[in-house]
Amino acid sequence: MTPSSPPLSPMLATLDQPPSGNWVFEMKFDGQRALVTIEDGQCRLTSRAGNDITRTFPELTEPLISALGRRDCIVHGEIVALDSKGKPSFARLQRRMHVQRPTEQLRSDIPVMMYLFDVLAVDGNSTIDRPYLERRAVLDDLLTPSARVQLSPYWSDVDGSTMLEVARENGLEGIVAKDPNSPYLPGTRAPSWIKTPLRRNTEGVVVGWIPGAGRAAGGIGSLLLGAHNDEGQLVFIGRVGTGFTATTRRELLSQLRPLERPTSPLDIAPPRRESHAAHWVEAILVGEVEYREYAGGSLRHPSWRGLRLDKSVDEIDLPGQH
DNA sequence: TTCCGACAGTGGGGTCGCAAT
DNA sequence: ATTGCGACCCCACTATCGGAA
Repeated sequence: MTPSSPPLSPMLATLDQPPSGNWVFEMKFDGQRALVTIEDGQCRLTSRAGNDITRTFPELTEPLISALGRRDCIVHGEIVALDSKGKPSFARLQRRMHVQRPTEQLRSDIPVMMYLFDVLAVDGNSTIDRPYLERRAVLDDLLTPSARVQLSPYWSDVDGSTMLEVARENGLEGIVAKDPNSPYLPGTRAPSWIKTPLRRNTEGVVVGWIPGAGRAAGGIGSLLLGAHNDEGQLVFIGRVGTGFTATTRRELLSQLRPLERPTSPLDIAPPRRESHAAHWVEAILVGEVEYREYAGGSLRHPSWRGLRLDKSVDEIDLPGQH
């Protein structure tokens, strides 16, 4: 038990709809979770998986130490990269997320900042057993906000649907509800934290499939989806590989086998990656997909919702094109 | 007995470094 | 020079199992 390496990992949130009752709401920022440990004037950043990512974000070290009053503490927050409109952009942050990158090669054109929302220890005393609102009060006292280090704001006396609407209007990725009386449970996905990401639905044309591996071997691993762009061309919009049960995987396979064809039915050649293991099919079937974001020509976090036999291929346009 | 939480295992997008081709 | 793959991040989701209710 060495005091210099506390085996702490971040608390995680359960995925669900916003609860009603006595809850505190926060915005969900699209970035990277991190624990900040300040000890003997040194600052260490730890990722969710426990990797030391201090070297990855060196511009946060000094701002964190001074914003936290040069006190020994452990705090929890989210590292974000802002886009040109000032919104957190995971796509931008991804170019900074590489632990091995030597400092001199850091992308200084992609600055990052941090939103803090919890405190696990101060001056060597653990605070994890204290109620959430008490911990927020401790963090409030501890922190002097700056451009790079800010408090994640929270709201009480507001309902979840209103919060979701505000998150949507501000281009954020969702909300998190927290039980104001709950302790901090390191490494635990607890029901006292409930995250609700903003998700959308769209339809896609099934243009092919990729065989599964391991447990899913011999069946469908994922489906390749297409949709019509403004010129009416059928273009690739991404793969979907989750949301299926073992049964729907089997049923889809038997529906797609008779539709197989040697070449892609897309009007624009798909990314080279897709061509390798793909089984192309006639563009006949339409399915519904839930997703978080459509950017850079592909769906992010897509999940299969089922076939839409009532829709015809012609009416399927790119996501978000009402 | 039934239900639920935790975990393992399937799948997605993306970037980067390095090895294989 | 190009491609493939693994290591990291962000995840959504299903199947399974053991313990709680």
